[in-house]
Amino acid sequence: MVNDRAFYLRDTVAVARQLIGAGLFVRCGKEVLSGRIVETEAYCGPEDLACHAARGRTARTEVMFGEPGHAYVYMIYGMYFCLNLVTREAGRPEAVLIRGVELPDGTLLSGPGKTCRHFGIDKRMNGADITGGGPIWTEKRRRAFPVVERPRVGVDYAGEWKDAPLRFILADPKKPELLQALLKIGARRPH
DNA sequence: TATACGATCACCT
DNA sequence: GGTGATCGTATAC
Repeated sequence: MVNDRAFYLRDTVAVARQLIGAGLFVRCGKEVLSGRIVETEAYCGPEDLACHAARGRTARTEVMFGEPGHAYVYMIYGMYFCLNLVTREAGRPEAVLIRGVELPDGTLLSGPGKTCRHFGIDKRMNGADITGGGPIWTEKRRRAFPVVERPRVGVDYAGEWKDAPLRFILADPKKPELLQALLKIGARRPH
């Protein structure tokens, strides 16, 4: 069942958690590529110093300020794209970053750049409707899985928000190696 | 107009 | 552990 706009019109952390284990579908040319979402991060509006919207409403972040259920795609480091799913009501800029996907053959796409590269997601899909009929959609998971929380990756500049546990990772007891692989990214030295 | 840098990744030692 | 690739965006001038 396709996640509709009401699904995205909710608390961003709840959406980020419920997308763990959900299906991701992307129309890539004539074929439809799919996978299972295994890692997400929540970005929670202007107050969240790690969220792009914390620096105001700009041409880049415009989609995040719009209706929920749309794709916010931006380029990072000059060579990668990141896919985000916009949540909350218009005027409230929040989104969920898709950081990791497990493909049907078991291949793990570990990281947002690799995920977009595999699915052929680029800036042309920025603003696309993701509630069905468009190039991207998600389908509800059939059951809940244990989820591990961690601080988000690559947001050390975000002051008190850098340690917020807004990164969510699938902890499928049948696939412990998957969690292990994802935890290597952004691992911090104990102090 | 100029400059610094990022919600990354691959490859090096 | 570290660094280079590569460019759109934000910010400073």
